[in-house]
Amino acid sequence: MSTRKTERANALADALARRGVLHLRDAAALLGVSEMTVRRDVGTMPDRFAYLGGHIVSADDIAGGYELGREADSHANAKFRACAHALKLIAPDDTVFIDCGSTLDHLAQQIPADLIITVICYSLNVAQRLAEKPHIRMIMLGGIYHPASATFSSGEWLEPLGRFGINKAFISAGGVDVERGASCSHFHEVPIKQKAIASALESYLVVDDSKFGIVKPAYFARLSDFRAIITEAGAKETADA
Amino acid sequence: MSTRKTERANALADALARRGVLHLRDAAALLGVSEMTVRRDVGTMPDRFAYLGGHIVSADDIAGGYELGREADSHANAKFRACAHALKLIAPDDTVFIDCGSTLDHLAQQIPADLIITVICYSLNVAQRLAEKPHIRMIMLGGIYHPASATFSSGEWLEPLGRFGINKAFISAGGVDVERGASCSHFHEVPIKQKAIASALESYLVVDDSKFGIVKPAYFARLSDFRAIITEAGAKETADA
DNA sequence: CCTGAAATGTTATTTTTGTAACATTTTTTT
DNA sequence: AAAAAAATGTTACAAAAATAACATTTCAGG
Repeated sequence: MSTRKTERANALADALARRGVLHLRDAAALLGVSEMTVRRDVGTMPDRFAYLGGHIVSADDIAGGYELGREADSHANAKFRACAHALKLIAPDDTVFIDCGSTLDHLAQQIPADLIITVICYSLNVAQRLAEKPHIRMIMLGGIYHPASATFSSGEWLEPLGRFGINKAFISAGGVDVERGASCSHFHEVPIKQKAIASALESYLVVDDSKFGIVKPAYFARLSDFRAIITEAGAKETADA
Repeated sequence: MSTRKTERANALADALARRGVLHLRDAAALLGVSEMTVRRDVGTMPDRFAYLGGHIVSADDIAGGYELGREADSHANAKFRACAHALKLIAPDDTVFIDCGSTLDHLAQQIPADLIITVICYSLNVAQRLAEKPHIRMIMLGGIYHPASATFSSGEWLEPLGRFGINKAFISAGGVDVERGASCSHFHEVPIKQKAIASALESYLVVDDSKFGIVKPAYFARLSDFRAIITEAGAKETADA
């Protein structure tokens, strides 16, 4: 086997690791050889590359058979329904705060593309969902990225957050306990959640039923701080006030 | 959305989880519909399935953000290669600023997952790419979302941006002209680009050759403000200084 | 039941991709 | 350096796939 071919194979594998797929003609341009040569290369290394109708993908991408990583969100359905209830509270022209977490991902996702509102968020996932809806005005609080929760945090935004005219704040929690209130796993989220709750006209806690009775390390609010707690069963007003 | 379509999508995803790839005609046989319908299904769910010349694969198999519209980015390859050159300038532990635009998307994408650097950005696309690389420290400038360029802007971050210890700034432009300098289409990006250039130790303009001779409405820098201009052909130092 | 809209299927046409044969270049061997 | 071998490029043709236009079916209100 020639050294040239090996070099090309490595360059190809490299590019595939970054881009996922490569069209035959792009691969040829990238490697500086003809399409025919790329085709021949790929054809002789079926264990490294797979060739699908003019496109090259890494062979183990399409290995099939074993499906390890994808652990489905166990309570996805409950979360989805909880958010469907939350969605009913949002009216045109509202300014809403959407907290982070997989639960509120569903809320961002469910917002109709033609509902014109302003949304304030600080989670990358929520932002991605909102970015797909061109009519939504989005304000994102930036800062340092926290991979564990896909959120940003910074001192810069705390003060401005208090000045936005937030109508409704939708907050999630990792744990909800009647005595110990609402809590989450990441301390950096606490000031943001608290500021949002404090400055919003109405705050709602959106969680699925599995969160009740759980206490996480970072406490951030009493249950009575919320107008209602929204679960898959609907909105329950908080007892006291 | 019809329930049939959803059922088919799930069945397809199922089959793909087992087999990795499915040829169009096999998928059609499996689902009991015509090839045309499968094509239409897959085409309308680009986030679940990828369609490569007659073959269907699960979209997250080929993650890495491949743009499916083949003509979506005519200069993708030039941009890709320009960014490959830019990447060589980044050293471990650098603090780099990455501008917005489809060109620098490729840069964010190509950063090796094990290269430990700090990145400052303000584009949603760049942030998404960086979020996939857990070792990268990311700081995102938030603010109001601008759908046209998938960027955020706000006065809050301008001053802090000047205080970050930016080593290298990678800037893109919609137009590059020897006399009229570097320009872009969106005015809100101008203060951010300028601040980044001003506070970075070294700034680089990363563009593909097709941008030369073009002048866009929003001027933001002289060519001599950059240490070099990086294109698919490599880095050219700016003539004057 | 109708009726219209949406979904699906069919067909013909254009475009893209695959293949094979052969020409050319590069490398290796002597 | 010449000859042989390998690798690569080119071309023309065959096959497959993409697309668009139109026909048909299905399904939800009225």
